[in-house]
Amino acid sequence: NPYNPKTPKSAIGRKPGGGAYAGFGEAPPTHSKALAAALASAAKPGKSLNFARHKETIATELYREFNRDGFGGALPEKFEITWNAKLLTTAGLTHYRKVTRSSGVSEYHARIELSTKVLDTAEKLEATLLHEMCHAAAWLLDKCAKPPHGSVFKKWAARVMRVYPVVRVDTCHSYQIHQPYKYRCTQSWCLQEYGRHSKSIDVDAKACGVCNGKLEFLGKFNADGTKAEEKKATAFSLFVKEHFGSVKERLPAGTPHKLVMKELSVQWKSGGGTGKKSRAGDESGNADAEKTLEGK
DNA sequence: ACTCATGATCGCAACTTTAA
DNA sequence: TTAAAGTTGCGATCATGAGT
Repeated sequence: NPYNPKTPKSAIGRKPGGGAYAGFGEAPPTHSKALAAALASAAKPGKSLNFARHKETIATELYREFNRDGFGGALPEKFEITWNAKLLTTAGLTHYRKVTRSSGVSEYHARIELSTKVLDTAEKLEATLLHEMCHAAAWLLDKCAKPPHGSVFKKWAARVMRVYPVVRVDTCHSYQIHQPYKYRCTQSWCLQEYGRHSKSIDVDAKACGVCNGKLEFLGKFNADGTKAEEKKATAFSLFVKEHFGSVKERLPAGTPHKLVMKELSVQWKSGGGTGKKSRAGDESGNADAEKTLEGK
């Protein structure tokens, strides 16, 4: 089955549009007391902070302090901040809503959406949240959302930057976005690299977007560039790989993916479905292990 | 958190239309 | 002519099962 030349478009890094092509290293060190406190409480002494696990708490704490010291407490105490895993090039978004009642009085609402993929450090979260809060202030306090980074936004940006001199509030951010999964063109004169957030490129089906050459998977990498250890597929994964097609075939046309997985689960538990290999021994072993636990 | 397959979902870039 | 706003299609990621 030869690869067909459907080509991945985006290479590593950001595409132009949001701003300059990436930048100079990391965001400046944190300045806010809230962040310092959140980091101190969340991180084990000696160990580094698990940002992914504590980002929600950090975000709400930052909002509280930013509102108090940067916006004079004029923003709502309760404010919706959600995380979105599908924002890949956008660090954060502020959504506006205006509700006009029959009395003619208008209510202004705002909420902030943050990217789990882009905001992988507390410093990036800090700068982005402050940026989005300036949008929220422009909308809720000045009733002005356009232009997005016009004079009203800049007024708030200047104000909060006086309070937090080390945090930059720019009209566009340029973060280095870490993409753990790397691919590379195998043509020696090309060697174009591709980064993804998941193992999503089928190297047998897709080719290099630059030269149409064959691609290879380089592996998963940590943020510091070192190679992460690869995990081998579990027995159940291999079972899915082997039997997904036939199980789906057996079910009525149009059966949703979820139900195909349920059926695969049934087949798996009944000993492999095809009957060519018995897992009975494994199962009794598991049962024994369970009894041992119960007997404790 | 990650392994497998693949349809559903949705961000986003590119294109088309409207305003100015 | 340009920008802004609306539309559309592509493709990257999520959901989903069990196990490590």
